[in-house]
Amino acid sequence: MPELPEVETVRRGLEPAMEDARFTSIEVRRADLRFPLPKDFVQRLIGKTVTGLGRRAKYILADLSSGEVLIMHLGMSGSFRVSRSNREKTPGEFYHERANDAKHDHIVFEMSSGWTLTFNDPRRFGFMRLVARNELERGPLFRAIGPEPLGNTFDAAKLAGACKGKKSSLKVALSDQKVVAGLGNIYVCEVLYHARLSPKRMASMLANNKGEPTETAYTLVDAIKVVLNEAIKAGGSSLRDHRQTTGELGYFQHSFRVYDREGEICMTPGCGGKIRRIVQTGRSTFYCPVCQR
DNA sequence: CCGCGGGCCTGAGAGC
DNA sequence: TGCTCTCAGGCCCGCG
Repeated sequence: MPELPEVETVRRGLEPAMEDARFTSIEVRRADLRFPLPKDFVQRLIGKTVTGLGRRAKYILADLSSGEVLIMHLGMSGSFRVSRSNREKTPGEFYHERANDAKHDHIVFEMSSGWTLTFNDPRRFGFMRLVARNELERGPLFRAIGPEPLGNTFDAAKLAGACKGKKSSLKVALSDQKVVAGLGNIYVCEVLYHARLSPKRMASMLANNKGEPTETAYTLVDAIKVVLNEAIKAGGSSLRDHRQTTGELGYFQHSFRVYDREGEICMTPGCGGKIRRIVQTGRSTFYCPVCQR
């Protein structure tokens, strides 16, 4: 599912097609995404140049020459297809594996770079929005969002500060975008496995009674950075392979160590535990009850 | 303010 | 084979 590493991979895939390019044509086939597109969506984009393509949490941000930012969110099932414009396409050309998918092509951008970007999202949990650059940070989407886990400002003290006094578990706290941005259900499980921490531990144990980070907080921050960086690295290679075959830029299946492995033997050498699935605030958690304590 | 649970949406997979 | 049911999860919102 598109969590931070997948979103970052998509951003990198879009960059050569979008950066320094103008929107030459825009087709909106469905405007009723998670949130409806603004009525003047096309008008505000057409002819504008993308001056830079960034990411914050799970949002892809295209800076525009107009001073606005195009915010793109993939939701649960969103992806982009990148293809050459000005070329006759056989209907269904890119869909040799999932013949019916064209019906979920909701937005088509043609860029002056010669690339066409097609936003596909079967479940329509994704959305796009336009916001003035200088209002982005204060806006409803980013106002309350926590630090970027791979940025310099995210460290054990930050994490401890955000978790001190929390009544929830580590699993639930790490899933909270206000605590740290970009982790979702899958990577929270993977991070806790890497840190050898039980998802049921209380988040408040990341801070001592003076609010300072505990040893566990350092371990956890390290695990977050390692797991995310590895996933992004894996995405980079998978991105190239994927582009060659279908042109589709979405999320892809990493090989996860605990996620969706209920009943399998733990991959930690010599552990021998059996991966368990529990439900925390309505979401599946996968962990090894032997080596995650 | 905080934590929790429901809802949005569709496709995949299980079970009968 | 085909129907129905459940589940998946990012994020918002309303409830207690």
